[in-house]
Amino acid sequence: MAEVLRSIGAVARALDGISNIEFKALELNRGQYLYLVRVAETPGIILERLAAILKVDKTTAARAIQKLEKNGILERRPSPTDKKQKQIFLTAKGEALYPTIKRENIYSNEVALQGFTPAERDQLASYLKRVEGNINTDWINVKCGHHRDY
Amino acid sequence: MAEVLRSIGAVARALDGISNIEFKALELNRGQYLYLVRVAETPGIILERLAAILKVDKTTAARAIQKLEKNGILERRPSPTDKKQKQIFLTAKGEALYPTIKRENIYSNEVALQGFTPAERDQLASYLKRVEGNINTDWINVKCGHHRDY
DNA sequence: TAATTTTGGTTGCAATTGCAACTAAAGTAT
DNA sequence: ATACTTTAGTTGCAATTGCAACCAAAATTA
Repeated sequence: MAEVLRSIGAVARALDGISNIEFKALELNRGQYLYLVRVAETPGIILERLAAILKVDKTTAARAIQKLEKNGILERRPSPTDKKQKQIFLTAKGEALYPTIKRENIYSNEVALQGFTPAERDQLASYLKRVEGNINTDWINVKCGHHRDY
Repeated sequence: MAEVLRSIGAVARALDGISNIEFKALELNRGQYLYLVRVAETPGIILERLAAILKVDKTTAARAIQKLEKNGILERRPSPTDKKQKQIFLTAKGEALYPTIKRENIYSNEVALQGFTPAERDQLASYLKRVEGNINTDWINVKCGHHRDY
């Protein structure tokens, strides 16, 4: 019976650990790069959406964003259509950081896929997308206090 | 160009989040299930090895183990051959927890692989093992202060 | 429209996490 | 044998992380 949880966990921790160490040179603390990249790619995104995409608790995302705002890397503006929402954008300082982070991510991705043919790369990416979709419902449910039976 | 980092990160965080919530019923704190399972499967394992397998910082593993020991879930005994080493074992209490954790892991794995044929499952598992191997050297190097160029 | 639920966001804790910096034992040279 | 390096483990910070418990605005329902 194929086991995928452990490899996924180990690889994720390894890559995250590497990124965190490398981005200290950019004065980014642990985890902050995650948010920066997503905001760069979807300017105006709101907190809850960001947390849902990244699969982190919304309070975790909230504090990361607060910190990044305090450090002048991004800014929040009230949404014109919904007074509840705060849209998140990169500042010039944040934009300046983005290319380096992106380059590192691409490099790590390349390291991860060493020895994979283009076809294999595509297939793995496609598999992982499916897994992501599969796990999503359970994540939301458990987060909302629902109980899984097993 | 195929991107795998993000899916791996998101899936890992989701599954870890689910496990952490579910194992609170067993009075296990965040992350502790990881160590418990590995010790169950490799009794006598030492701290550094555990950290290397899980891809966590050794000080992180150290404190998790300390906590689990204090809670009577595992115990450490000095290695008979090397006075530096402390071998880690599960107590009866720890052994009692293991089956539930294992069952949850298998269930989550099943959810993750919903809609995958047996052949696809094997292939994904095999791909992930390769990725794990690929990333390992970089993780060790960066952890030891080495600099990656990109 | 008034009451209820859902959406989006925030603090208060209590815990993990991990980089430095350190000890001691073991291994490897010179 | 003595000095040096690696292995294994530990504490001291300073930060993230996330479950509760909360508030306010929007959407839904009665």
